[in-house]
Amino acid sequence: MGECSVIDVLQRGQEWTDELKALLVQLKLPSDQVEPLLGNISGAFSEAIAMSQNIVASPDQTLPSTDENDMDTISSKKRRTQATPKFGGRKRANNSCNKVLSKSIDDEYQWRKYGQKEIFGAKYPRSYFRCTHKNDQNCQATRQVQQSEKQPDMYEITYIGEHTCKEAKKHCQKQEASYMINFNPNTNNALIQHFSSPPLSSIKHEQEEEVMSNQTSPGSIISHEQVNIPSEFLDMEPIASDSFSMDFDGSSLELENISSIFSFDQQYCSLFQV
DNA sequence: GACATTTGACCCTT
DNA sequence: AAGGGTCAAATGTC
Repeated sequence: MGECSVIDVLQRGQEWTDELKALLVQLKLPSDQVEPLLGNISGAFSEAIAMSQNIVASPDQTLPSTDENDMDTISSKKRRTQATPKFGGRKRANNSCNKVLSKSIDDEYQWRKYGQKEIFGAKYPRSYFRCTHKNDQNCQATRQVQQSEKQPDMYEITYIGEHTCKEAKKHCQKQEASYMINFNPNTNNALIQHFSSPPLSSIKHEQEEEVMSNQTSPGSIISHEQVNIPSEFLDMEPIASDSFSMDFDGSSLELENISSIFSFDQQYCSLFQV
């Protein structure tokens, strides 16, 4: 994906923001609370688009190209040789990653193990997993699991890349940076929270993970805003306890679209070191 | 038979 | 060149 695509995605995000704005106007939410927020979102997209357009001017910093000779169809038993280089763009560490410490290696995704390595200086081997839907849905999410040396009953799990498979739709709280709206029927309030990406290679501790598992992404909240919700919307049922899309007048409002754009944007910013 | 795991080899990044 | 990430044949499990 090139930078022009980044701009396309950002522009799409801006369009979705406009749609959201129109829908919120229909809801008659307090404009003095909604409009500044929407203005911020829209402004952020505009700024990001402008920055991306500047980046296009420096073609050196493109992503690893994928149009190289595809996986050639060597029928020989063993591995390809020097004549057929590249596995298709191997990357290391630059990818967006998120490291957690967990008692269990299980999570809400389905993983397939594709390798295990003894790591130099490490007591325990590292296992490599990719999303089960890598082939059928081209999901690029991978994770590395290694038993913790300090706490052998715990596992250090490094998530690399994000799920693009359908499974991921149900678990948008896992995105690294997102806006999330928590509806509280008891208080008539919605809490709009902006979660930032956790620092790369930061290790989360158990108790932190416990807290965040009840909320959303493992990042920290960098801003929040209370919004009053009209009573007619309070009896809506969440699709899942941790994911919520609303249906207004039959048109589905997918907040995660906007959220995913921001997440995507942040990944590119880190890639381009903007 | 289909799918998952194991494991040694290959090759990229640093 | 070392270390680490991925591939893919062999093997295991259901």
